[in-house]
Amino acid sequence: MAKTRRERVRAETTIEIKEVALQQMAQQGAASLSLRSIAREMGMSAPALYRYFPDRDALVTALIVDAYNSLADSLEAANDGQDVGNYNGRFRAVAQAYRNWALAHPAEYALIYGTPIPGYIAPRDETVMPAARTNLVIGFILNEAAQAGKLTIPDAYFHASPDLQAVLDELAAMIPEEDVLSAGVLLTIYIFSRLHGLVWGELDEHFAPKIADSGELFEIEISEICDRLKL
Amino acid sequence: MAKTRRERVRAETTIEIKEVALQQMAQQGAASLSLRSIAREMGMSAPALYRYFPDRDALVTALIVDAYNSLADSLEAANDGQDVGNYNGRFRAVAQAYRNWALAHPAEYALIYGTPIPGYIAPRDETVMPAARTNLVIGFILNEAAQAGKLTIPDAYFHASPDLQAVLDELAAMIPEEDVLSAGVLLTIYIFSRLHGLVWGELDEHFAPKIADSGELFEIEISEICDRLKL
DNA sequence: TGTACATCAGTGAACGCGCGTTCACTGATGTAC
DNA sequence: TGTACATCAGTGAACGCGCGTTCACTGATGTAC
Repeated sequence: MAKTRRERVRAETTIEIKEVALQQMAQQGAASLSLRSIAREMGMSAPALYRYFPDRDALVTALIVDAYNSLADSLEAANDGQDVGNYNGRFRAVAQAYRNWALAHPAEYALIYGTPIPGYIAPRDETVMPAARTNLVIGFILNEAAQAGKLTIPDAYFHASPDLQAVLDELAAMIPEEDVLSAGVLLTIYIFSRLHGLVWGELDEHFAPKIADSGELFEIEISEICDRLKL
Repeated sequence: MAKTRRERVRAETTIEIKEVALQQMAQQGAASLSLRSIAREMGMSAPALYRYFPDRDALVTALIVDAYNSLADSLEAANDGQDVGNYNGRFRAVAQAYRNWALAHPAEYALIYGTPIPGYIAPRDETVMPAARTNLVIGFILNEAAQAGKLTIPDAYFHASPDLQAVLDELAAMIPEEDVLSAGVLLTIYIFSRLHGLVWGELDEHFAPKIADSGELFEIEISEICDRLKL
């Protein structure tokens, strides 16, 4: 069934709205996203946008979902570009992809991992799944490597209290594809948190000036992570 | 020289303005800070605030400087509460203080470490010093422990390129008090980044729901850090 | 100590601005017969 | 294939709102003689 001209134009306009929105967020921060200024930039009147999104929050939600998916796509592509058995290569490629994506899409990165936009509440239904994809890419690599005996999970991660252990087991059980170690869930959380810390410090310039530009700061820490995990 | 009644009232009002500002930021996010709503809450007219701060940005700057100092005070107090030679105890106490402060002051935390407020540019002159204090507390502990042979800096941190090495040496030389290892500077950056990653995930709920509430997630990772550093 | 003057906190009105959203409309595109 | 009608993208005016900031002012507090 061929799409009508109207449908095609509509799809293109929807994409353009989101692109302009991202552009403006990149320039002025995610919090100052404004329908009127998007319309102005596009040469439309503001009410026209209501043909595409029921309100401002719906646009924000769409942007968030897109951003999560775009990031996850990047990580998956990086993962798929490596030999399955090369866990070290897969991890490094995915970590680099994470940083590269953040540098290339600072507005989207701030949108999903930065301070939430005031007054906006993300609808969990729509955002949880795309958000999880990113974590799963990292989680699978680490878990598979651990199962294959190519990664040593630090001892501390095996000493969770019964309460925490129960939560971890529950999370591990939610993933049907593989046998997931609960210590691996913990490891994944920590690695993800660590990657974020590095990228955040670089993007928002919380480290000393000039120090992170080259990406070497990031690479050294990735190496240290691999050393620590004997990966 | 006793302060006049006027001076005392003025100081109190200044403090109240900042307190109300923080309250409102805690409720609605840092970006929606508004002079008018502060004045409303205080039962004053908005122009009156201009007796205390020349403009909105000056208030934001004052809040940022206060927040940095408050955090640094907490960390220093935690550090001072331990035996000087007990590096492990000092590190753990400071790390916990970092988390505790963030949980107790989420608005301030978001203000200094969250996404910058759109349109606001921090005056480096005023904010760099207070911001550095926090890093120095952690840095001194790690560096002193390393010097005392009670901490092993991971191998990867000794393999910086000449360019990066030069920047690290420069940073190390900026601290006159002690002999600072350039690898220790690197270590401090990474540890700080890691602490932030943990607290960010907990505050903004980027980990699985319910998982971080107890603080155990944080404690386990601190233990892992100590293990890794043989601290 | 009392008085005249200077300082300063705070007010209310007003400025121009941009925002999200609603409404009644026009005109082009698509569909049913 | 041609015509009548339905759908839908987009417009311009208007709504009520809150914002930062300026201005001319009032009245209380502090200071010099």
